[in-house]
Amino acid sequence: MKLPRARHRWNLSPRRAVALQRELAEGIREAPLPIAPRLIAGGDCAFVDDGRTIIAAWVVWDLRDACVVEEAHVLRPVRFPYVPGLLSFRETPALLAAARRLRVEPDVFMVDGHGRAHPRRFGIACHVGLLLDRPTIGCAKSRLCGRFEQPEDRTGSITTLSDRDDVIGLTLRTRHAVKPVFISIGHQITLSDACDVVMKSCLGFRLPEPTRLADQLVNRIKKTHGP
DNA sequence: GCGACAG
DNA sequence: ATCTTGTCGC
Repeated sequence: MKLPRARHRWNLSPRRAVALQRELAEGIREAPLPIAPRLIAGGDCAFVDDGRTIIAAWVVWDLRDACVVEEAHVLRPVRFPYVPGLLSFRETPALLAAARRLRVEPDVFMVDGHGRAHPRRFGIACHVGLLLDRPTIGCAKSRLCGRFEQPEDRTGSITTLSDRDDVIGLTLRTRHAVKPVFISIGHQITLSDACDVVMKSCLGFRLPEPTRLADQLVNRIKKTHGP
């Protein structure tokens, strides 16, 4: 994949990182997907060496043929601690490096974490999407901020995730009676399109297939590079 | 001051 | 994220 040149450095103080998020958040665009998406890239990370090395991977899933089209991964040293709200400074560098290794051009990227459903409206899905300059979705397993009502038990049920006066995302029941996932836009997509893509990517499991497979992949690689 | 807090 | 076994259910 041909990607834009890096716009900023990553080894910032938490304070600078927060300021950068506020600046970059202005560049996020919400827009309908140009075409019906077919290739969905799911990304995820895992850690080895007592947390000093991060493994990032993308698994590209073909929605039409229901099969994996390509996989790419990378190992890199960890340079930022986990701080709620600053997750992207820890995982994005590795995810971008791994994306650079993809040969196919995914229609949409799906990140394991929030996008706009973030205190400063700039979660990891926004950061990844902005730097990739590609449609990106944030699909998280738990809430970071905002309030919501539990969606009905039925598969496909949704409720809004709100913070102050903004609808920042949705909760989506991807499987009957199983905890919902939290969806928000990362970049260049609408919340509605994001929700459709996530639901269409689910094959009977709580997490969408691209993300689920990426999770399996990084954990498989992790065992290879033993603790 | 007291909780909450993606992965 | 990671540390960790068995167990209940489709």
